Amino acid sequence: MSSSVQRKRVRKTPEARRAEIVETAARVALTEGLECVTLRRIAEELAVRPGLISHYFPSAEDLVGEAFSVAATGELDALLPADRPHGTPTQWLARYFALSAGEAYDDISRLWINARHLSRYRPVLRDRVTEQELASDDRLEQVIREGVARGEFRTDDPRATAIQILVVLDGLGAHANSDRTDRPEAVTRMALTTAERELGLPHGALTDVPAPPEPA
Amino acid sequence: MSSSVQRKRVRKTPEARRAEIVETAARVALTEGLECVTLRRIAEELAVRPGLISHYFPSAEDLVGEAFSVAATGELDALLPADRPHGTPTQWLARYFALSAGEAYDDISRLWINARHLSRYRPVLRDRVTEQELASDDRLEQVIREGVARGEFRTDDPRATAIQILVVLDGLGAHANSDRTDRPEAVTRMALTTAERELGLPHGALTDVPAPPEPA
DNA sequence: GATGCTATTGAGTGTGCGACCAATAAGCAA
DNA sequence: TTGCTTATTGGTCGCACACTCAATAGCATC
Repeated sequence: MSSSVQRKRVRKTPEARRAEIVETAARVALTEGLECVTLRRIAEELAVRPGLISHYFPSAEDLVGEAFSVAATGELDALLPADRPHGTPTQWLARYFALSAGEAYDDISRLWINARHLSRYRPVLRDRVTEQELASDDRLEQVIREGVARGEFRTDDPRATAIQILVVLDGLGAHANSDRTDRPEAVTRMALTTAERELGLPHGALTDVPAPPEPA
Repeated sequence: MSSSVQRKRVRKTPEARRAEIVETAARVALTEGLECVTLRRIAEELAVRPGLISHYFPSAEDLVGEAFSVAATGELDALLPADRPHGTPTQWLARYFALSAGEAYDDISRLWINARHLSRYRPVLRDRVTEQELASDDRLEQVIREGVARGEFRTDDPRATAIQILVVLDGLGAHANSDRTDRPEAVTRMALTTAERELGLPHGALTDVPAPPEPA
């Protein structure tokens, strides 16, 4: 009879409930920011009471950390999957940079800025950030190693090269919340330029390349 | 007789009061973060009532924006003064990178991360961030132009070069809240390497240089 | 259909925030 | 000294937050 208030309670298994809480928190973190991952906000999304979120995450800080990890892992997998049964390192790297230049990458940049800032105050989140940074380094390093092994790339220190590329991407992403329309070509191409230089590739080697088979 | 409560009220000129509010807010912003710039916090620092801060800044958001601007301007002037009566562009640039590698630079990096993130939600702050970014670009571009004019540097596009250097510095500074002890040499030197490359300088040209006369 | 476990609710605590406003007193000018 | 302007106070309101806990009800089991 009354308005839209939901009175019926739905009882789920702890695993299922926890999973949907984390999933929702990750989505909110990515789209609206980590400070929007609050007990009330997530509870409202799931049409449950805030106390329930507390039940699964006695400390809200843990939920925020988990939300970031899940979101960051998902985005990393989308940018550069760990499983690359087909396609060459050059193709995957080219795809990575193409995605990094797109609009969708702004959400990821924002998430990272968000997490890196918030980790100033929240130790739990700081650990997660460090963890995810290592994961990104590892992933990119691995692709570079494969490329070196195949003779596609040339570098003495694959890890240092990976980190350098990521530093440039971080630098470019730092402005995800401001206007960047009038950025010089040399700047927008910085990540590509860095990769080409550090990997001993000719100009255009990472742009004039067919896309690898899309992951399932 | 009682404890430390201060009952005597001190009346200052609006200009003086406003100045000390802004100064305090800038200090808090730099050392503890922009979210600590609250009416209550600044009032406590100055031993006045929160209402007084509201009196000078009817919208708290304006105070935060002002705090950031003042802090960022101060730090920019410390890193690379606008007035450089003595010393060469090479010397000033070398000094700039030396300071950028020091501990004290972490506070600045943190402030920028902080502001760039918060500007996602606060339009007032976003404008200030854009403003300060332009100021940094301009300052660095100017030094580069002087160096080009003197024949010390060589670049086709001083502004693009300036922005590229700043992108690298932003990328390196992004990790100001995490541990960066085991960073490869090639990474820690990235800003220098970028500058040397883009300015047509030999390796070491920006490190093996006497310091310019310190500004007053 | 009754029972027990526990996922979920409802209600409440305490904190910190910005914003608002009438009352007060500091210090200048008459 | 008196009076006036206004910088400053003190108190209040509403909101959002995390956290706690006894009471409730969904659901599997018997």
